[in-house]
Formats: sequence, structure tokens, C-alpha cells
Amino acid sequence: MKGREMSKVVTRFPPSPTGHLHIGGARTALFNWLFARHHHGKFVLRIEDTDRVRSKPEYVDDILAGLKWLGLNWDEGPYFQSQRMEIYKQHIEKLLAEGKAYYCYCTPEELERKRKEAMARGEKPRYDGTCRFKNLPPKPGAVVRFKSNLVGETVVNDLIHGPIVFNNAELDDWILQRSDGTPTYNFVVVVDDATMGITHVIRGDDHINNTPKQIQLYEALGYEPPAFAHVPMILGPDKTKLSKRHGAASVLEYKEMGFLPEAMVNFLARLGWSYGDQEIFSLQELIEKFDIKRIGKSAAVFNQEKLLWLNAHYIKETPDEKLADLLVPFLEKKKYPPAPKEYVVKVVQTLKTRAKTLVEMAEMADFYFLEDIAYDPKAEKKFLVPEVRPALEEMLKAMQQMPSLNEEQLEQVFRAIQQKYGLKPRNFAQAIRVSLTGRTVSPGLFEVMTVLGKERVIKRLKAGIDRIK
RNA sequence: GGUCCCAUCGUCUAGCGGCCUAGGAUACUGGCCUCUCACGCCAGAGACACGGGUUCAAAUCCCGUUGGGACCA
Repeated sequence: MKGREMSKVVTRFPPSPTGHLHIGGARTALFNWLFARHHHGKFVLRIEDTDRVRSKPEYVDDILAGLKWLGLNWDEGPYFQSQRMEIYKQHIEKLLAEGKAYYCYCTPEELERKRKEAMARGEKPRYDGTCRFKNLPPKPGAVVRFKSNLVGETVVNDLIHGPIVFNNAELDDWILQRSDGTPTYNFVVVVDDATMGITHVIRGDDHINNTPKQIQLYEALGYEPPAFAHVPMILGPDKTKLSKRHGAASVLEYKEMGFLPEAMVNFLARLGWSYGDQEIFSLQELIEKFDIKRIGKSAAVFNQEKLLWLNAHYIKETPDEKLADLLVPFLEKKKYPPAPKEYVVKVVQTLKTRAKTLVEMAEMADFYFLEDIAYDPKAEKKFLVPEVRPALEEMLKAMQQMPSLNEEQLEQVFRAIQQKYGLKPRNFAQAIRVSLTGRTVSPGLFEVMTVLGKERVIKRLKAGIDRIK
């Protein structure tokens, strides 16, 4: 009975609002979310805003918006560390009272001097324990240090890496509370994770070296440590830690660039995680199949080509109606005149196998929305030539006879005229294409015509004929 | 400098001692389809970092080297 309740999985995502939700953070969030959902557990969001100067409310907004865009909903929080200072204080007091932590008066200058001396002797620089047994009372400017184990070893039973053994002699009496009274990162993380009942800590493997310290602290505090899973990092194309200079920093920037959240999630999941040869996963499928054991150990390079491929895939999969809605903001950004939804749906149908992003799709759609299309000079010169004029004129006349345009009929007429004048299908088609779209590349000719509608097609065909020198 | 992590095609990865003359995906090249471009389909090229062991047998296990990364200072 109690076992079932106790074994309920609780994971968390603890971003610090000193920057946008970046790719690495998003993947960490995704893994935590997937693990929680897979086990019908809880996913907690915690904002680590103890750095009062660098933390900004707009970054909190960005992070929350990013998670929502990806579809990663949380069950608890967001908690803010800045509102939990009292809890941290209580834990410091407890450790102090039990002799598991102590005040240290050593000044930075003294420590720096000792560090240099140790280095000079060829020893490793670490706190020498000057104040460890002095049992000093509180004093302004004093720090609080953790009385760490000096003997034995601490082992991290990592779910991905297996046991990682640390020699306790390598550890330090690290600082829990700074001289200004603020608690340190490793300390608040442990207090938060313990008091929030986190059962599984899934985070970047840049935290591996912090883990033995944290485990000792859990034990000193009388809490049971959670299970740890350290996932490999995401690197830039130059194989260094992914950062702004590699391109987009924020997940929301990918939204701006016309990526679909489904593509992003699928991509992020497959970066470091796999399921046989399968490449395409819906969110639901990821929940079902996600398993920490299938996370790899080595760092992965962020490769936008694959993201683009996935995005193209999901664009093709998205129903036209929905895709049209998604495209509208991008059309507006291009300052195209507004058009009815049914029209955008038709536009989208012709473009969905051609665009890799919504931005690209909006760019390709210009001739559907602009009255005055831009003619590519090279295209015009090459295809709007005198020899196609009679055929174009006849095509124009034929269309004027039609009550409305439909693809089959248009194609029949096109073939007939093209043969009558002995034109190559390609040359005749391109002449029409340039007239209608201003360029040599577009969706199929007849679909373009039916989408544009008789009136506009006739107008553009006339304009095209007029441009023939 | 110390500690720790990692190492299969350019990239993401499958592989958990024999099924591997190493599979898939992407990107690339060629072809088919074709009114252009895409989509789709077919084909091609492309990797076990190196060196030692262990074993009848190693991409898979062990050790070392090299390389990359992270954390601490």
C-alpha cells in the first residue's frame, strides 16, 4: 500500500531564468517529462532564480512559453527558489545544530594564499579545514561549510552510466552559505529536490561531478537520495558546448523560423535516445516507448539538417486546415494582404510537399497573395520569348471561354495548344509559369491556376504576353 | 593542474561475443517519375580512433595510448 504511493515517480525541470529556454534545456525537460508521463508520475517545474541580478522575468516567460509550445505541461509549480529562502535557512540551522556544518572565518585572501602554497608544494588546492573543528559561533562575513566525509568513497549509481566511484578524499568542505548569507547552488538543489519529493533527477552530465557532494548532503540531512540519470550534452557542429554563437539560442526562435513543435520534440528525443531503427515518433508514442536505458552515453552534435527533414515530414502530415492556421502569422509577417481561410487552405495544399519550414512556405507563396508579382529577370528573358506568343494568346482565349477553371480541362487544352504550335511542353509550361508566378519554380501549373482563379490567371497571362519583347 | 565522463559512416544512431563481407536515418551522388521545383521510388558512395591483451571467435570484454567534453581550481 505504502510502497505503491512511495514509488510514484516525480521528476523536475529546474531552469534558471538567466537566459532563454535553449535546446539543451528543452531536451532535458523533455526527458524528464517523458519519464514522468511514462510512469504516470509527476513533473515539477522549478525556477532557479537565486541569482537576483541575472534573473529576469522575461526569461521566465520565455521558458514557460517554450515548454508550452513543445507541449510539456507540468503538474506542480512553477516554484521559485527566491521564495524559499526560509526553507534553506532552516536546513542550514539543522546542519549547524547537528555539527554537520560549521562556520568558517577564513578570508578569501587567506584561502588564496594557502591555495598558492599548496600548489607550490605540488598538492592539490582545497580547503585545508582550518575552521572545521573550531566550533565557531556565527559572525558577519563568515561562510557556512559542509563537514564532508574525508574517508571512504561515494558512489553514484547512475541510471545511464552505471556506478561512478568518487574518492571522498578528493572532495572538499564546500560552502553551503556564502558570506552574504545566500545559499549556494549545490545546497539549494538538494534541499529543493528532497523537499519536493523528487525521485529521479535527470540532468545534463555536466552535473556528474556535483553529484557526490549532493549525495553526502542528502545523507547528512537524513533524506534518501533520488535516482540519478546523467544524459549526455548537446554539442554544436564544432563539437563544443552548444551556445548562442551556434545559431538560435531559444527554442522559441525555432518557432519563429517556422518549425513545428512535433518536429522539434521528435528531433530532441532522437538526440541521444533511440528505439531501434525508428525515426518518427509522436508525443504519445514517445511516452509509451521512452526508457532511460535506451539513452546513449556520448554527446550528440546538433544537426539542423535532420531537424529540417523532420519538419518537412510533419508539414506534410499536418492536415491542411491546421497548416493554414499555422501559416497565417508567417504570411502576415511578409505583409501580404489578408485572404480568406479557404484560399489559404488551397495554397497550403500546393506547397506542403515543397517547403521545409513555414517561413519558406510563406516565401514561396508570394505570387498567391501579391497583386503585383515580381518577375525574375532571367526567367523572363529565357521563357517569355516571341515564339510562344501565339500559343499563349490561344491559351488565354481558351480560358476566357471556360466558365471556371479545373485542372483536367486546363491540362487538355494546354496539351492541344502545345502540340498545335509544336512547342516543347517544358517551354510552353515555363512561359505560363513565369507569367503567373514570376519565376521558373512553382507548384504544378494547373493547380496554381485553379487556386489563383480565372480572373487573376487571365490578368497575369495578359501581362505575361505584354512582356514579350 | 586535479577529478569525472565519452569514443561506430560528415551528422543522429542500431549493435549489448558468433546473425556484421557492420543495419537504419539524414545529408551527398546517379537514375526513374515529370510542365519547373519538390514529394515519392530505386541505386551508389560513406564508419567500428589507435595499440595491446582475453577468447575457438571482439565493433561488442579488459588494459594502455590518443582525441573530445564537463566540473573544480
